[in-house]
Amino acid sequence: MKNWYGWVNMINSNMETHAKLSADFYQHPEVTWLSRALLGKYLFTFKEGVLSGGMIVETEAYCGATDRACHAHLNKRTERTQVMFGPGGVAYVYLCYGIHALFNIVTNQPGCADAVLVRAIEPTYGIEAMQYRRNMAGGKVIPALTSGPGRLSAALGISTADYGSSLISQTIWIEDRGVEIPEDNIVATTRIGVEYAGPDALLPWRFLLKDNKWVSKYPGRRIKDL
DNA sequence: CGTTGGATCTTCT
DNA sequence: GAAGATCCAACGC
Repeated sequence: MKNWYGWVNMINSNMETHAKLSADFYQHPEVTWLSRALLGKYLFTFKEGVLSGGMIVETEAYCGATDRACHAHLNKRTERTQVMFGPGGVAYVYLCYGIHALFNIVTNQPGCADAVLVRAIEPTYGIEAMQYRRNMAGGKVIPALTSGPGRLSAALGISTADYGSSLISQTIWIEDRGVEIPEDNIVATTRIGVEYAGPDALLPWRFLLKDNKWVSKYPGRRIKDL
């Protein structure tokens, strides 16, 4: 570490494997592609001087133009949905069931109200802080810490105050750490809790890592293995 | 271990 | 006024 090569290697390693995802990544036009591409990426928050985060293992895609399950269905603009109509790369956080702050990533170009719901991460950094925030301090590190959209927001300290905040920031961001997810390690199922969406409830737009213990437990309806 | 219902409040009708 | 992109404790077995 102390010799010249050591320092160079560290710098290169940081540059190559800790690259923060940039705006053009989030502005990809296919929200289902992005939803899959986000698997294996690392979601971080830095709040109150504490870094915490982990690897994304489960996501869901929502498409504003056509998707009855999306809050911006038929491009409906409301105070709540307006941030989804902006450019990709900002946070869409909303309160679910009056209790849980659900963290979404706005995607696509301005005018296209698409978003990816992050449903679970494998915790890797700031685990004690996450346990404290989840009222699980001192216990074993178990999947319930971050498996489920309400749980992971609580663990990472994300609240509705983060609505609209940039993901190219030093508060919430996502890094590509070079983890490659083979296509056949991804399972697609129906999305969770969207039965009201009629035929769109059957879309295979929930993506998770096969046989991963950190995903949420809802089985969904399994369409196929990709 | 599977099922059930309560918590809790913003958003939109 | 109703429903909701959820979670968890309390049951019953």
